[in-house]
Amino acid sequence: MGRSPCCDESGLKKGPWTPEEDQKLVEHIQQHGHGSWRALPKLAGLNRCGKSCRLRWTNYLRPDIKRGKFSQEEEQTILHLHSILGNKWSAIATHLPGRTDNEIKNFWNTHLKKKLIQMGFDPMTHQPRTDLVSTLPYLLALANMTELMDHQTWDEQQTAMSNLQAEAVHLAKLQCLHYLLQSSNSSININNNNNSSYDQNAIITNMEQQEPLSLLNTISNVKQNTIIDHAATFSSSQPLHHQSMILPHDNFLDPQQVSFSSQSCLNNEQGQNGTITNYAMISQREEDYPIIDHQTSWINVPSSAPLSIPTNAITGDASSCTSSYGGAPSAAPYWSELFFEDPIMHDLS
DNA sequence: AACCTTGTCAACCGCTCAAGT
DNA sequence: AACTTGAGCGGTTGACAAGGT
Repeated sequence: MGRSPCCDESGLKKGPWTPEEDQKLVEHIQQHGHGSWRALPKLAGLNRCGKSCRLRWTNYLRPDIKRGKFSQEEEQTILHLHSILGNKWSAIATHLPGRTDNEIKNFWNTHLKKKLIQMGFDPMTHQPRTDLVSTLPYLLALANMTELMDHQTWDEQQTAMSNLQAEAVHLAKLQCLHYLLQSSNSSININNNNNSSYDQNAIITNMEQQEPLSLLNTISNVKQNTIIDHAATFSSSQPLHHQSMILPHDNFLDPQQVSFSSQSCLNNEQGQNGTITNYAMISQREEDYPIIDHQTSWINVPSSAPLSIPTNAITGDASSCTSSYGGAPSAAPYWSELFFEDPIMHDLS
């Protein structure tokens, strides 16, 4: 409230710290503790403001600071906590001994954020990026335009155009399915389901190599099972998003009664031992947080976790859908219109 | 070799909040 | 209650390094 910052005082040094300054600060704190940060610079013989001293100590000179690259576990912890807490760097830092909030913030901004974006996820909501997704069919069409132009006759061009249009529509529907499975209010209760009557890993591997339209066929191929696995990957270079969904056949066409769970994997270690190692998880209550099982590379979730699609997601009340940590309402489409009433979904039932 | 671009990270700035007066 | 002070937080900046052209 109107108080001028301590660093505005003239004559105080700014910028990078010299080794001599570091030494003075460390020696003073080791002997006397930091006490009042405001008073510290004078007592330590430093021409710095207290704020600058505090920052230097907490972010760099503190003896318990861990240096070096973030481990895979630390990275997963950050992803996990960020999906819950958002940009609460200091809160995240309390779960990572030896790491400072500044370091975590930098790591997020320079690595993890970009990683998520590359994978097609919104780094703030940890949800699939619908803006990017919605334009995919058009990008695809654009990419195929060259092919279209190769056709010689008018009829050939018309046929090619219809095919492209159909492909774009299929893609949009597929993405809609993907988006539903990623719904923030969904919860997870399926691990490696060894009881399923098909080879889950084989399907995942197969999906990684397939084009979107082939994925629809894959889904159709397993439609007789009560668990449908769906991988929405738009090319082999894209991340794998893998979900498991329970679809009671009798109720499938009645969206109000469909219960499901979803699991998404940010597979940024594709190819390593053929396993899925990373994840994104979605939950609204702390007691529902999944526990990462590093051995199986899947997520264990309390069996008490709720298993239902929120009504608002089905009825299209997008305004009442919230992000995973209470952020802005998510842009939930009108599922009943876009999804359940679509013939493509009837085909799957 | 020179220049440009991109990535990294320490440090700063502006703000909020809690405690003290 | 109003104001001041100190501490801490999150966003942003800028210096430097590394890599590419």
